[in-house]
Amino acid sequence: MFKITAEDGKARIGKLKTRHGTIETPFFMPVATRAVGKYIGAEDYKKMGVTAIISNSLILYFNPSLEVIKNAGGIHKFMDFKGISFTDCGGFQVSRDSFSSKQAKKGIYFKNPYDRSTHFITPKKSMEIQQTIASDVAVSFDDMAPYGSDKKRFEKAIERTHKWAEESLKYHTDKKQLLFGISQGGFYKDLRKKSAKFMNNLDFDGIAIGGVAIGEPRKEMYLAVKSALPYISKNKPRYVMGVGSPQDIIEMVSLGIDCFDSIFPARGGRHGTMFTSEGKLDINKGKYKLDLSPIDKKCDCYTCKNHTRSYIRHLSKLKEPEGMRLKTIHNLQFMMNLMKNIKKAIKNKKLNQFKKEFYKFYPL
RNA sequence: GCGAUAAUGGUGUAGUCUGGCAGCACAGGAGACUGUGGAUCUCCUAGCCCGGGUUCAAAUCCCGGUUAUCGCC
Repeated sequence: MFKITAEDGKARIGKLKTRHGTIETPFFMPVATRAVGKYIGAEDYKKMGVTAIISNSLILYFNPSLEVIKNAGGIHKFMDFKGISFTDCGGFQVSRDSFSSKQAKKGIYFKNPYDRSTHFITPKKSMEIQQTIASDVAVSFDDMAPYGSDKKRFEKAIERTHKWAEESLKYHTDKKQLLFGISQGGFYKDLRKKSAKFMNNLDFDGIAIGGVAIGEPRKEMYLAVKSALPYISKNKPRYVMGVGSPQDIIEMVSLGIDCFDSIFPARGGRHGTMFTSEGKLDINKGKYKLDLSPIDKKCDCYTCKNHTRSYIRHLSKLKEPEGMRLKTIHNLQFMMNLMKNIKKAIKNKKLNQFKKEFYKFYPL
């Protein structure tokens, strides 16, 4: 199911096998919350070499509903995506006001923002949803305390998350679907250790570290990940949820993380922040008004091969959907290329050198 | 030539009647965005046509000028 094939320090190359094929780790998944990326479709993923994406099972359950996805024959057929599909359980949505969630002992009440109906989501329900959507990798239903909560709240969150993890396992009957367990623990060393240890002892196919990248300073995020990692078996895939930025990904790969997902490159792109081989660039700036060069000379994405900075800036200033699309394509392609380069560096045992070069343009 | 109306950051405008820290949008600059709230957020730069007068205080009231638009000889 997961096999390590190369190592460089703590970083590793692995192979994760799912029912829709095998993916080499470490990898980055673009987010396709509603079975589509914003401005990006399955065909774009194919062209960019995106072989894994993540959707949000709770949101798909709300809209369009399980009936629709089941009728289509699962999420792959529904959106015509041939790669590997993860689903998020929706636990993260407690942090979003529009779902006005309420905690209960056995689960979480969520309001469906599309029709205002209220739904009680339990681990059992979440497994039912994710198995019906038929993603290749599901995650256990978790309780995530928001950033700034006191330690008591974080303690309560891991208690609930752990109990719900056991229940998620119990109700996860589709053995062809992998199930990752989400650990929590906020920004406390002892809680992260406790949660990672607990989750690692259960029969999950991989371990996720959740509850990071929620507004905390970078130092705290790294502390949380570093505190959990020693207690996750080496032979299990490790997934940091919600990360992220090129810097964070490189840092965490070198700590031994294998999977990532984040809206960061896509949202940043929509807002005009372009990742290039020479650092970040804000395409909305006036200095690019007459610039006929591509976003990044070294980039081979559709946007860079066909359009100038001047034109992208023009579309960006107009907030045209086409501009949103071209910017998103560029940044996602950048992430794909970044992962490719990271893997190459690990295989050649040159990750440290690669990091050094990279940080020249992307300071931590 | 006479009359009416107008003039506020780079652009478009609010405020003028009833004097009291000149506001907003876009543009420009610096940041932010991390298990997706589809026109995001924060901060910065930049202005009362000119000259007098009244007043504790003038973008605002008064006088003169300049420019623009409209109307009339």
